[in-house]
Amino acid sequence: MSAPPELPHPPADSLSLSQVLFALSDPARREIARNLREGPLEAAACSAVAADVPKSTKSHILKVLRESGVIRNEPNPNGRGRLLTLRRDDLEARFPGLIDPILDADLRES
Amino acid sequence: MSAPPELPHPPADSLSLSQVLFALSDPARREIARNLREGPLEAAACSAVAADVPKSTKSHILKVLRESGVIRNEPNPNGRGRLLTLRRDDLEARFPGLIDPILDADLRES
DNA sequence: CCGATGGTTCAAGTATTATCGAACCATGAG
DNA sequence: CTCATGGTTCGATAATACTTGAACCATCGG
Repeated sequence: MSAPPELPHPPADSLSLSQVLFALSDPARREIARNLREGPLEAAACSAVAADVPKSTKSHILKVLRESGVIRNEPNPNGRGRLLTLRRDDLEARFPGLIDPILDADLRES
Repeated sequence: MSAPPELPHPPADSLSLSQVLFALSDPARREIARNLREGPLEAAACSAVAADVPKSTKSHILKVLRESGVIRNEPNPNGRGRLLTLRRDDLEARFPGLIDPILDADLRES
């Protein structure tokens, strides 16, 4: 699927609010997070975001989201490619009530 | 008190989520916002933030918060200095449920 | 084994932010 | 009027972040 099967993820109890807010301060990154609300997606599939953006760029976007703890990026157990998951529970545990208002807000942006 | 008595503020209905999240992705900026939760403060007073930071730096921090629509920065009607206000209602109207979880989160940061 | 597919990492260039001194501004006190 | 106080703006430099091509990696299909 991709390079190192296992990529590093910050533990649930050490997520940084600054990092999370920064990660979500970008529309493209928020869009990915929003795509994952209804459940995990294959990385290749979730590209609601720009088909025209180079893969290295997309990979970087995912990296920021992963390193901030917003998403999980792991090898797809059954199937090819990688599986992206919103770390909803971890975020909710550490920053209660934070994630939903953020993702909801975009839905009705003027 | 300071330069132009009236500084520009974004209208309540055009606040940008990206700008707000970005502004609040910095601990120092969040701290200021938190200081304003219980009501407006004189700029000079609210320096819970570093007394050692140069005033131009502090002014810049306030600028980011102001331009994102998080705070209002206006001449103090009765008294000297400038008055800082958290634009709670405006934020709440545009991004319901967003601001409180963010400011609450810092209170129990590990 | 081989190629195609999907994905990461590296490096380099560009762009955006942060920091802070210095100059400037406005007001209140004397 | 003048000075001290509190604050903004400007300009330069440093630090971060973004973007992208190229190289590399892993897995699946055939």
